[in-house]
Amino acid sequence: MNTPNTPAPASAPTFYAADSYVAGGSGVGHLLVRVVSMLNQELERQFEPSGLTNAQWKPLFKLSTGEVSTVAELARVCTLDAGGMTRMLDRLEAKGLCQRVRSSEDRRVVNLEITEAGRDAAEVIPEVLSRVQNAYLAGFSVEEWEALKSYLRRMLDNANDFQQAQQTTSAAGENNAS
Amino acid sequence: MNTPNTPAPASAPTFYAADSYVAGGSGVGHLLVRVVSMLNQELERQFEPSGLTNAQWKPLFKLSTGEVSTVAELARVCTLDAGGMTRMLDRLEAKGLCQRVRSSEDRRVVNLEITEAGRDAAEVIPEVLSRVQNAYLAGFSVEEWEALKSYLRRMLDNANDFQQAQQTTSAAGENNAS
DNA sequence: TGACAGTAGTTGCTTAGGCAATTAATAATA
DNA sequence: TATTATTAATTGCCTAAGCAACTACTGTCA
Repeated sequence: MNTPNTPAPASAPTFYAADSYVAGGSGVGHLLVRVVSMLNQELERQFEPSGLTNAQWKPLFKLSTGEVSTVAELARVCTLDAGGMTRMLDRLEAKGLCQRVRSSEDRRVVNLEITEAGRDAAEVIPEVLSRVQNAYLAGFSVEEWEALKSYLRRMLDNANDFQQAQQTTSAAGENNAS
Repeated sequence: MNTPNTPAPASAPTFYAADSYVAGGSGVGHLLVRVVSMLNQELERQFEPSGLTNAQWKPLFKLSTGEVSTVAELARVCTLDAGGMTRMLDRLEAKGLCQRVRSSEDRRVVNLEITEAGRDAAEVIPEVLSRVQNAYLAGFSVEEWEALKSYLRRMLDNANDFQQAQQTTSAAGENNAS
């Protein structure tokens, strides 16, 4: 029954069970989603004076640090679809925050440049991110902060492992079916 | 400098600072967003065989338990815009998972009824939610699970407090300006 | 060199959600 | 009762993200 190539799961906890699932949403997933939802709402409010939406500050920030300069790179670091990034840049460019310059060396690539207005808008980003995160951690000790981060990192690791396991089992299923 | 009516903050931690803000995204916010993003992707995959999207299982689940029966109620429990819910129900109805029945008592309200197909599709929801959450908690002890949840609840409390504080200070600012 | 594969970016189609305006029906009030 | 306010649901307009198709360009290899 176990897939041979995947290591035995570290443990198979049963924190939640289907038959006794409580609809109210006290589960970890629901809590996580609610926190992130509040966080997004708060960032939306905080960036509103700068004329930025919650979806726009990240690409603009990445442009402002100079760590990326092309559409593909920006899409990658923002874990966003290239097509979506094209349209995002349409909106940023329409607001005068950045501009496209077709590369002369490789005429496929478009070099992205942040404008002065873009730099001004981007300036507040680290302040807002710090302020909001600190506020959300009010009352936390350094140890609790570290514990929380380690829990989240472990969940990320579990997420990757689970994803991997699902792929191999589904591939095996396809092989069996053929 | 302190707003008089708001209680003194439990603490003013400085886990993050604007001038030393690291773009890589090791902050709690970024971790939270990544976990929720993975969670949403995984749920999308898990519900795909049932023909449900990540946005659709929640309303359908709420309909299946019978705890809501109108568009407004459903929008409220899903914390979704009523207009958005209308269109969501268009899609669910198009898939034959639910149907609208105009109420005879109050001809403004539309009573929502889940269909047989909807009930079949909804059946797997608690299983999927339990399975994925358990997988993401692999290796967690009960104490760690409880600690994580309490951290998240504290962040939610902080989020509400911060939101409240922002509102009162912005209202005070408007009063000063007038 | 010329066919072909791969890459960068864009566009169309879809689902999705927020906000504002609109319509229809009910409730409240003068 | 007639007017007004409120409520339920819908629709239009916007931002947003994923997927697939497409164009233009570059690199590879026979």
